[in-house]
Amino acid sequence: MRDRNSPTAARPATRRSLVSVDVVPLTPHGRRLTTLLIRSTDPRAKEKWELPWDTNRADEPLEDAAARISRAALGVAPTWIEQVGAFGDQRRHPGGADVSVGYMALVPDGTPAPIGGTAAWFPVDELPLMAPRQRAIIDAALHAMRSRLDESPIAFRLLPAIFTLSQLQEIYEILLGRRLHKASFRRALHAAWLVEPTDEWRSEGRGRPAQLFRYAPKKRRGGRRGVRFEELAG
Amino acid sequence: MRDRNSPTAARPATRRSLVSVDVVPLTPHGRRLTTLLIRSTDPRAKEKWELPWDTNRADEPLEDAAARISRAALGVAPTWIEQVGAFGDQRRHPGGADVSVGYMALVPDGTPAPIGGTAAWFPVDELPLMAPRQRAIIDAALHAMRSRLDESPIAFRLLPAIFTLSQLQEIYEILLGRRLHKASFRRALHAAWLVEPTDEWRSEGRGRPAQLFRYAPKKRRGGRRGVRFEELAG
DNA sequence: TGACTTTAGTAGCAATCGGTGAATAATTCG
DNA sequence: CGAATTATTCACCGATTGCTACTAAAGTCA
Repeated sequence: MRDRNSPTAARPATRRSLVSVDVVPLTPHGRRLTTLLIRSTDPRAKEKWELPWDTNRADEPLEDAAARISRAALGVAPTWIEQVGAFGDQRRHPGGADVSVGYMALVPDGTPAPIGGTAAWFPVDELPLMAPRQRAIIDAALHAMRSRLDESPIAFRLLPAIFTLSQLQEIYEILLGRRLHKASFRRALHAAWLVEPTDEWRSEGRGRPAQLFRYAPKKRRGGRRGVRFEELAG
Repeated sequence: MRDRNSPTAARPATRRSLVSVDVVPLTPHGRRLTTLLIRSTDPRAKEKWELPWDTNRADEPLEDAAARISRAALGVAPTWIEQVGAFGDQRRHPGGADVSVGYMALVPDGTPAPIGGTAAWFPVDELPLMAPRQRAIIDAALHAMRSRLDESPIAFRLLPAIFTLSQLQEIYEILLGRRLHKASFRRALHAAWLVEPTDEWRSEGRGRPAQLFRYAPKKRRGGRRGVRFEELAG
C-alpha cells in the first residue's frame, strides 16, 4: 500500500505538492456580511478577483500562515481564525496549487478600508467571478462559520468587550443571513449563561438606553439531548 | 504579500510540501466503535501503530486518494468518506509529512478482519500510543462524524438497504457513544420523514419480529429555528 | 398448554422549549 | 408635553422532549 522500506530519515523520493493557504476574510459591513477580495496581479487571469493566499513556508504551521496572510491583507490581525478544510481536486486555483487549505478569518466591523483599488469588500451574496476552487472555499467558509456559530464564540469576537444585546443580535443576524426574534434570542442567550450584565448603560442617540453586557460563559449542566435529524431531508 | 510577477505558466520556484492523506477507518464492532490501525513498518518507530496513509499522487484529487487508501487497508470500498480537515503544525506524522489531510472512512460491521497481524481494529476509546498528529486526526474525525450525524446519512451507510429501527438506533448509539431513548428516537425519526416501512418483517430469534424499513428521505418544510448556544459554555 | 422471558412498538403525561404579539420602560425630538 | 424610537420583559400557546408504562408478538421451558 505504501512505499517506505527505509527509516524515516531516508525516505524514498516522494512527490511533493504545491500547497496554498487561502483565507476568507469576513466582516459585517452595514447589515451585510462581506469578504475581502484582492485584484489579481496577473493581467491575463480570467478572474479579476481572488482571495488572499500564499504558499506555506517551511516549518510554518498552517494556522500561522493563515494569520500571516490575513494580517498582510487586512493590516490587522483577525480576532478569529478557523480552518474550513482542504481542497485538492481538479478545480482551478489562481496560483495553480495542488492542495489549498481554506481558513475563515473574522474581523470586527470598522476595519479600515483596504488601500487603493487593489482590494475591496464584497457582500458574500454578490461575489464576482472567481477561480472555482476559491469560490468553493468561500462557500465552505460560510457553511462552516454558520454551523459552528453555536459552539465557538465567533460572534463575540466581532464585538468590543462590552456590548449591548441588540448589537449581539445584529451580529448573529448578519452572520446567519436571516432575522431573529428578539424575545427568543434573549431567552436562549440567558438560558445559556453566556453573558453577564455590567452596571453600565449606553445611550445610542434616540430611544431607551441599553444595558451593556460582557461575554462571560459559565459552566452548565451537560444537558444531553436525543438525536436530531435536522438537515437530513432529501 | 505574494510572489508572482510572471503568469501562471512560469511561476517562480516555490517551496513544495510533502502532503499525506490519512484515513480513519471507522466501523461498529459489537457495541463499540472501532478504528483500523496498521502496524508500523519502521521497526525503529516510537509508535507501533498508525493510521492508513499515503502521499497524494500527481493530479489525484484528495478524496480519490482517501478512497484508494481505504480500499488498500480494508479490502473493500468504504460506504462513506468525508474530510475532517488539514493538519499542518509541529505535531509529528509517521511519514514526516508537512501537511496531512484527514478523512473518515466508514464501513459496515462485518467487514472481514484484516489479514495477519499487520492491522487490527481498536476501540476508539482504547487506542495505543500513536504519532501526535494522527492522534489529533482521530479525535477530529470522531468530532466531525458526530456533529455531522444530523446532516449526512452517515448512519444509514452502515446498514443494509433494509433494516429494523432497533438496528438503526443501535448504530446511532455506537456512533454517538451514548444511549438513546427508544420512544424519543422513533418519534424524532418519524417526524423527520427519513424512513419508510416495507411490508417485510424479520424475526431475530426471540422476541417480537421487527418491521423492516428503508432509507427514503422526503422533502420537508424548512422549519427555520432560532439560534442555539449549545456548546458555548466555558 | 401456559407461565415467563425477550424484543418491538405506542400511548400519554409532565415539563420544557420556542415563536409570537404585545405591554412596559426610558430616552430624544419637535 | 406628545410622538417617535429603542430596550426589555411578559404572557400565551402550540410544538418538542424525556420518561414511564402499557400492549403486541414472538421464543423458552416446565
